[in-house]
Amino acid sequence: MKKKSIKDIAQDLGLSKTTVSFVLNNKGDEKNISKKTQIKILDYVKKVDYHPNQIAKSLKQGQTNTIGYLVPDISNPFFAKIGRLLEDYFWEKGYHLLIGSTDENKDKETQVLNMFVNRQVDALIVASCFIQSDTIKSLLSRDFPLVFFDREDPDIIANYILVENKISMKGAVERAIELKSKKLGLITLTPDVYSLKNRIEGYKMALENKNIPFDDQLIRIVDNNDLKKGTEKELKTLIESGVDTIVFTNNQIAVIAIWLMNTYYKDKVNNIKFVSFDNVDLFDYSLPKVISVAQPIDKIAKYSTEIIENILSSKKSENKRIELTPKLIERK
Amino acid sequence: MKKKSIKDIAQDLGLSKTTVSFVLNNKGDEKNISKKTQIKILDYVKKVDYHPNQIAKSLKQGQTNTIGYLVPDISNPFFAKIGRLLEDYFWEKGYHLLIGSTDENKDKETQVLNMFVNRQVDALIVASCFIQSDTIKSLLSRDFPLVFFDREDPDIIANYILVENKISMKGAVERAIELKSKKLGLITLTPDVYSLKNRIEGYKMALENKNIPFDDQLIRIVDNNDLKKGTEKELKTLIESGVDTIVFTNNQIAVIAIWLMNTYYKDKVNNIKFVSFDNVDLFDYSLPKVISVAQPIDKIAKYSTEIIENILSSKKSENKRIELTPKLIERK
DNA sequence: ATGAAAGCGCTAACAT
DNA sequence: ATGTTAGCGCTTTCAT
Repeated sequence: MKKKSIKDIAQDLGLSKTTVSFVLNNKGDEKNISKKTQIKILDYVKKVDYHPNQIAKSLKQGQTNTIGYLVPDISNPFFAKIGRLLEDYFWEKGYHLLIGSTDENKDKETQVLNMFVNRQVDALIVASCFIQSDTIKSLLSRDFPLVFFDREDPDIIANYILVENKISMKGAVERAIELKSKKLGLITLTPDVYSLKNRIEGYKMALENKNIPFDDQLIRIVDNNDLKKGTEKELKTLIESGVDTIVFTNNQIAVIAIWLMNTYYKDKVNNIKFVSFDNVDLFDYSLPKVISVAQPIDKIAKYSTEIIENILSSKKSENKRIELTPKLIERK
Repeated sequence: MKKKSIKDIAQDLGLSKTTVSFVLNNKGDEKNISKKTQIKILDYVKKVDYHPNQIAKSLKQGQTNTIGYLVPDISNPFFAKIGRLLEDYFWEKGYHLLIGSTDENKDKETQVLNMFVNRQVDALIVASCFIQSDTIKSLLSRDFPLVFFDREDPDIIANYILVENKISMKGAVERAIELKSKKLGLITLTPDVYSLKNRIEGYKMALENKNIPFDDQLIRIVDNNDLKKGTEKELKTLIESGVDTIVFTNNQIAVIAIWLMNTYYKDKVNNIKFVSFDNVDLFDYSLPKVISVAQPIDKIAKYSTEIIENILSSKKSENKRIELTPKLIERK
């Protein structure tokens, strides 16, 4: 049985497309379609297992009820959990999520973004690595409904949901120092996004505040293209230089480092302390002990949804910048 | 500046829609459009930042280049990682992923499935909880491109990517017994899907094979609606009944149980052994020690992609049933 | 080398 | 209470 369209239904029933359309959209009463006709249509539609073509509807109405969710890696628990919350919130409003991962790659980001735009997503929620890109500037200049999270570019005015990167990293590192850390190294992804820069800044501020001399040799940068190998190399460097504490700017490299420690430096897991931005379940059970900065995932999702909803209903954006307070988690 | 359509471009340039469309689809040469005209169009399109409306294209071509990915919970690492691999594979082929979580809820599953169908997804990859539902039967009867993974219903013939549930659970439990387990309890989600039933079956077979008397009081079922509370209750029951080993049929409840053990039964984490289907990073670091059954995530994604591609290119499905071999992971 | 026109499936203003 | 019709933005056959 070939797929039926409204036209087919109308023909089969000897009615017009209009009538059928009205009834299928629950406007039967409002549009004075007789109960009898309504029932006839509804029954027939069920019988032939009719599925309205949402694509045609979207084209007609200029609205797809789709939100694009663009992140570096959807399988990173941080982004996966936020994605799940967004999915739930938007489901209630009749919106659905199209997802894309960028691997922090500018070309991929641009391509996915264009794909989203071409597919007429109604809004975008983006953890972008290149807020300055032409694609994003173009979106912004067209007032495209858009909220950034996790990443910021202070030169670009837009909607941002962020966390207090600098101050919370500072707090975490200071806490480590209070717990007797003397020599603290740091491993980070390439800090070309502001959140990472700020987290590093927080680390420096903590050292200064606690009168620990700063040594830029102890800041190690891992290339985004090969996290495993890069982290392995930088971890080795730091351990050989005798640090008692290693600070990580995000969960990804911290998790890799924990694995490396347990594989290659098993003897040291009790003598070294870790500090990490982001929190993952694993930290509760692993060695070295981790002091972590847990981002308020639920709030990030909630505020993103709210901003998007406001824009979508009022058709205007106010460019809010929301900075949330993470939670410091200490383990003993 | 209002959004431009092909019509606008054509008008602005004094050309026809046809010509513009040909050029934009790289058919300029093939269709004998003069180089001059081609360049004129391409330049103008770049200048006005034209974005082709993929929705209109989809409507016209009856193809959306979208794949629906439906799972119980996209933030479960197992499903998130597969999702990421699928995204990558399909990206290469020009397809994109629409995602949906069902929370093992039949109504939600039906609704999301219908939403996917209405949005004209070209194919579906589904870890369904209710393969017998009308919606799914309807899809199957229409030969809709569809592959199931992780879950099976032997009464329904379709494409399945599965793992050897029974035999690998049997192997894992037997291994535990070889490592001196004497009294083994089991905690599971409601086993209304075959994979879970088979995993439980594997547990029973192992006991029988190793001459350990079977006690159905030691099989505890957690209601899907409140995993946390349910697991807490059943864990308590088993511990009080004096088990030395607890078997879990999936990662979710095992992870919850690990947390519970470390929170409420800290004194027992070294005396109890866990066995769990699925593998998560955390198991490498947590107590109790876990013997886990790691599913070949990459293969699951790869085979799903291949089957879908075959159907999409050949327009016919053969209903393959692929059973993959998981890996037993032991920790000491 | 380029254009006119039909049509994908739907909605909705405007008839009747 | 129901029907006619135009049009959303695109592709593509068939002209010219």
